[in-house]
Amino acid sequence: MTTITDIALALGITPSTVSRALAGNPRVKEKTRLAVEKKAAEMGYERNIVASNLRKGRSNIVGIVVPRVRREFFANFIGGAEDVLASAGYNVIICQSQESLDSEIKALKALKNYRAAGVIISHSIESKDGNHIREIMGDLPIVQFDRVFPDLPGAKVVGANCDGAYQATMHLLKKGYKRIGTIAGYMSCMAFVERLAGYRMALEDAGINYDERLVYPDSILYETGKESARKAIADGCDALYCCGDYAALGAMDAAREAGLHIPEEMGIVGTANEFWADIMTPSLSSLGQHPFDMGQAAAHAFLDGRTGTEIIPMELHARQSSNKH
Amino acid sequence: MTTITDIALALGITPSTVSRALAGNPRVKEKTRLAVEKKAAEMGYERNIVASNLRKGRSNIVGIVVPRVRREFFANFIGGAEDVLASAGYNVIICQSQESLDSEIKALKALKNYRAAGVIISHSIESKDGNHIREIMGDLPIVQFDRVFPDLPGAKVVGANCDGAYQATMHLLKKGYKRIGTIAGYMSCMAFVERLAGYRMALEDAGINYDERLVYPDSILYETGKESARKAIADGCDALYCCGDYAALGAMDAAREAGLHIPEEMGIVGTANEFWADIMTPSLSSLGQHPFDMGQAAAHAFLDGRTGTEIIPMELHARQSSNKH
DNA sequence: CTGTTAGCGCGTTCAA
DNA sequence: TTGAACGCGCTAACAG
Repeated sequence: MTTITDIALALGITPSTVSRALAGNPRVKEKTRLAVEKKAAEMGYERNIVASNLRKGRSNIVGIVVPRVRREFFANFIGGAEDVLASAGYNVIICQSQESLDSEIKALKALKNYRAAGVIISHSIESKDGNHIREIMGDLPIVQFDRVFPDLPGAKVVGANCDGAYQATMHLLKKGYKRIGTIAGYMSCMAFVERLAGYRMALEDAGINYDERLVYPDSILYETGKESARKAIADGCDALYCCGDYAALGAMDAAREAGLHIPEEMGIVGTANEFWADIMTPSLSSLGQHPFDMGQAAAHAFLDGRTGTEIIPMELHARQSSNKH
Repeated sequence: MTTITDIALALGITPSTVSRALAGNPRVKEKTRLAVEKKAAEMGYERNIVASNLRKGRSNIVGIVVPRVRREFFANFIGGAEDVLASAGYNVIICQSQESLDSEIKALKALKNYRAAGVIISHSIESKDGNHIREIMGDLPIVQFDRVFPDLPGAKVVGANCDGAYQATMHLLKKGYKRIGTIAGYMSCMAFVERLAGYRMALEDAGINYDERLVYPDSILYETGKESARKAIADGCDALYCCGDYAALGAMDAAREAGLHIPEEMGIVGTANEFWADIMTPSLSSLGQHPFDMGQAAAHAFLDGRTGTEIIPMELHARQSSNKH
């Protein structure tokens, strides 16, 4: 591994000059700079980032903390963010919180310890507020997305959850479903709270009383979605707006097991528009987010030091599971 | 940020002793160690990993380089590897090559530059051999998985590709399909080469001539799978073993567009057993790998400094798409 | 058992 | 425009 000292020695100058030349410092003579660059290339020099980071007290690492990488949504988000950040010269560390507060804290501490330049995060379900994030990261830039704590300052990128859920519920209403429940998420996450709000708003706009008993919360997985759907069926629901596609899948299976025909006797709309929503039978109507765009937006928010909230539209993909005649 | 010097000052000892105490060096008096630990906790000390890494010339970072995070297989692999590595005190950096050699090289260089302790990699399709990996990583431990270069020394974790493809093809034969083609992958990847070998072996064991014209390579995506399947249909195939589930999905759509009934007129088996294989209609028969186990195995291989090749079994999930009567 | 000394490689003063 | 000197925070070798 060649160092700036090696280059300096080979050129009969000092490491300081080499450092400056390589940093593009304008106070170094054109000629020396070229000589240094040439020599560096020749010797296969690459800056020791660890040393550089130590000296500067910061790094070009950006941490992305998500509940899990394997969710379509997060994976695509990461794809979008990585593109933008990589071309801006940042290295991305991806951390999974596995929906656990402990893991989230551990990941943040590791990032802080690596002197990350900032963090892009969608918090775990166990996280009740953003205090731990702020405490650990200090005044480093924090970009929140999807699941955000409104009181935590900094940039935010969110889907139009309320509007989307409104669309989805209104769609079910227009299709003629009468008793529409919702398989909801965790009320500790803004995103889910807003989806519930959109659901409620649609009902009320249609002159239907919002009935809390038809809200089945804490269900974002297949299993919990299925269980909640069983209750909803017992409660006489003929349609369900689900806050996630996995929960929606559980709901479909619950309906089938109860002998209900989809979409005639049970209409279902999910959220996330996972890849498989389109290929299953009956295909699953779902509220699509734009995770890739969100990733890009979050990266730009970080790079530009923006602090506002950016709202990315969501759109309904109406398919068979809600296509009542 | 408190440093070991702060602690030393507060305790009237030297930084070296603090460093040793914190490192659990047995040559430090029990009493001092306890005092140091207490003070450190009191002052909220956390070791500056960057400085530590610089000094030691290595870090506790392990890089995982995969084509893309969003593939079920890789996401699950990462999950398995991360579990094991995290509890061994390593931090994981996940890098995506996006199937591009350039990105792969960039990622490896970044890892090397961060003085990673090692790398766990499944190479991109563009990579023709492992020379760049070895050159960049020097003598750092390299664990290859799934797509491996046999000539590159170091540990390897692979699925039983040949055996699996054999099972899959034999299954199609037993179901009574007559003209079985294969939507194959890239011959630059061992994994795909072996699947092709297994396919061939099954045919020959059944007394059927292996016909190169029924091998449609370079098709692992939906689009390429579909296109290849169109050719296969034109060539009179009545079944296809596909090296990937996305390609298999493309093949199913090609068959439907050609008016062929699945599984009666066209049998299809995919590979990877993606989540959605089970829920689509007709459900997709698929060769399951055990990505989570593979991740754990790869992590252990790294931790134990093992160098052999570990083979993880694959198993056929026979479903509707190949269920001819 | 602990202190002293000496860097890891780089970037940033301050001088010249 | 360049050099000299220093230190980021930590660890390791060598003494004692």
